[in-house]
Amino acid sequence: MTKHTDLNLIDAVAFAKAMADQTRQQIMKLCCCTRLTVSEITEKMAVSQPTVSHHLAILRDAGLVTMEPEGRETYYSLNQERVTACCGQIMLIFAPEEKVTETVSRALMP
Amino acid sequence: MTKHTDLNLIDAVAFAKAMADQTRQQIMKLCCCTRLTVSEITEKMAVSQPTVSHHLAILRDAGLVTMEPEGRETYYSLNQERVTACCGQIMLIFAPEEKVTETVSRALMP
DNA sequence: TTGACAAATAGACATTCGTCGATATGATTA
DNA sequence: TAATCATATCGACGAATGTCTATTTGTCAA
Repeated sequence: MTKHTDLNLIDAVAFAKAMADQTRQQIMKLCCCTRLTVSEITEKMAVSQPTVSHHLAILRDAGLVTMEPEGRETYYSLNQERVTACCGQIMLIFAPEEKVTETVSRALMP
Repeated sequence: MTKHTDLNLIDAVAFAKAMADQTRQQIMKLCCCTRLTVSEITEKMAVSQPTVSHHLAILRDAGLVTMEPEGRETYYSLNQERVTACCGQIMLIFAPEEKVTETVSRALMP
């Protein structure tokens, strides 16, 4: 059962939970600035294919990866914009007085 | 037994794990831009004092809060600089192509 | 020095989480 | 259509996690 969370709203706890695993961060690094199929990801990792699929589902629910089915394969890639948005949000919440946060705040302005 | 991790090095997984809990983020918000004793924090929360102490220890191990013992009380406050540093690090790792990340990178330069 | 207070630690318990092998589903190819 | 391949889902299992109550440790005050 897929969690139908609103991906436009950023939940700092949900973001942190999604990132709080070595395997998931490894997957995120692999599909950063590129797109990979589940098989390609699995090849480069030390866990089984079901485990990779499991983690991809968690990352997808958190909006951290995007999915593009093509025939019988599915390409995944890191949602870098989402990563920066979440990090920026956390800075705004937990470091409102920091100079860097001000900079980020301006850089994130639309 | 306290984990003796090098707090100067930033481990993105450790940071995310420390932040991956609603109660801990609530504590972080409480002692953001201020200092509070364990009792004061406990008063404002819905969990027991040992639970608060437990979470403070986790946050302390991650370098996310600082501790100042004074007599029989101990003041805790959020390490905002650390929060921004960790978020900046995550942006650099997982969103190297993002414009915001470039901005952050420059803002974090010493 | 004794009693009260603040915070940390210990131990127990239920829940969540990461992993696996087995299997189901869906798409391509022979 | 049948066989094969890619991915997702299921069910099980052990480990890690969050919470509590009870207790310990350390500090101050009467």
